[in-house]
Amino acid sequence: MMTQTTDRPRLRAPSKRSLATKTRILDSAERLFAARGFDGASIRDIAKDARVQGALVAHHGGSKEELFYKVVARRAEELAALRIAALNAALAQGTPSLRDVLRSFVQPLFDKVQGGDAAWAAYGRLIAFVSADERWRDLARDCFDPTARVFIATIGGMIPKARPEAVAARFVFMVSASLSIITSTWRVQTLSQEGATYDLVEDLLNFATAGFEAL
Amino acid sequence: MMTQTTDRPRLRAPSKRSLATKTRILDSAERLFAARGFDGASIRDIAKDARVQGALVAHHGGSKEELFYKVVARRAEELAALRIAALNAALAQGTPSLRDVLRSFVQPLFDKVQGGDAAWAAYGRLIAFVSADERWRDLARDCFDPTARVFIATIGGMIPKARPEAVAARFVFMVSASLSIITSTWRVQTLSQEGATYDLVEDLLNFATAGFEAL
DNA sequence: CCTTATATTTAACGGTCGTTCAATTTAATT
DNA sequence: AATTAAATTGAACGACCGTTAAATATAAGG
Repeated sequence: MMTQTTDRPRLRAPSKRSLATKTRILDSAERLFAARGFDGASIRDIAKDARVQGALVAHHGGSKEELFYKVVARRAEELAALRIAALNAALAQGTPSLRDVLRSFVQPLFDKVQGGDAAWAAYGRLIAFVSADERWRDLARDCFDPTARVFIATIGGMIPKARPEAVAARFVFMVSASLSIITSTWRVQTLSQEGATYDLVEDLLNFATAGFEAL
Repeated sequence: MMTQTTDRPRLRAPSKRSLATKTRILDSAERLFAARGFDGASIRDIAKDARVQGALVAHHGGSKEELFYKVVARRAEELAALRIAALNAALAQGTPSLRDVLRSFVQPLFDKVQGGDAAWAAYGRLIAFVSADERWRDLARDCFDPTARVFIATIGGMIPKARPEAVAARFVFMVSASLSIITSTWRVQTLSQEGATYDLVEDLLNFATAGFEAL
């Protein structure tokens, strides 16, 4: 269901225009999937948003499910690289604090999301969808689990007496809480009436660090 | 969009059969909305599941959006009552610990969800949808915010030096993490390879209590 | 420049969608 | 038992869905 039945080898390099079109399609799909969910976004709307005929979306993206896979996978590698790089930077200068390790995981995404890049903001919402819906189990395993395992192992190594399952559980708690900053800012704002803007990411790190240190 | 343009007064009491049919429709809608999301579940599938004609779903539920509202609102009052009762029970016997207060919020839902009641398990997933999607902002405000405000105020009173926004933010973090137990058990299991079953709710309370106490 | 693989368009297929409306059946009220 | 409001059915509406096939335009490779 993911790959074509026959993987004919490419005989010609794709043109610049073709690559640009494919990027435009993936960008539109990313935005609309993030805004309306997988079922709420239609291929036709994505095509219109990308100023392209519907059949071309199928040509570049395959089936709707394959298109979703491609959209999620596209930025996953970059995100994973940023997180691993941040972790290695923290590990490079002596023994980092637990908070530094957690920040290495959380900060790269929010740097992108809050950096004014609308595409990354949409991508953050996509991660939330993938993490919450068992329908995307394989996608989550392929795109996000490898990095998660590295961090869980690192954290576990810093808290030797903690049970591995407990570390994994709390890691999922932290990920879920961090994604709530993306999906539920409106709820936070509603529940804390008024209030100057204030750094939810720093607060999450305080919250999660204390939660892990209690192990 | 929510109520009929003319609310004619009822001239006759609904029959037992009619009430049973309406319940069956709401049950089917609850199950299918929870399993496939708002856009993924169709009125036709809901009607078939309830062994009823499609037009009858509209008769009892109104538009699809109104039906979703009714499904979510149906159990919201009972859940709110259970939570407030648990909080009052904790407050009644002296000064409760922060953990007891958090448990008063978290435990009632999981008692229902893990108590073998499939309908409540579905309802738990619905809460996760409502909490994560700004589309249901009004619904969340009507059904869940009043209870949340009570708990936030109570927690804030126990941590006088904490900024109100910080308490609200951490409360949302905790809610999001608790819902991840419902929506993402599969991820926890994947990330903590193998492993005997183990009490995620207790672990969440440990995690969240430490997170709040760090304020 | 020619050939032709690839990109793109155009048009349509078979389904499913939410919703509506006019019968028809059920049962609460008098 | 008669009246008729309310529940339920059956059928259809127009719109949109994902996908596909064939025709045409573009441009890479020789």
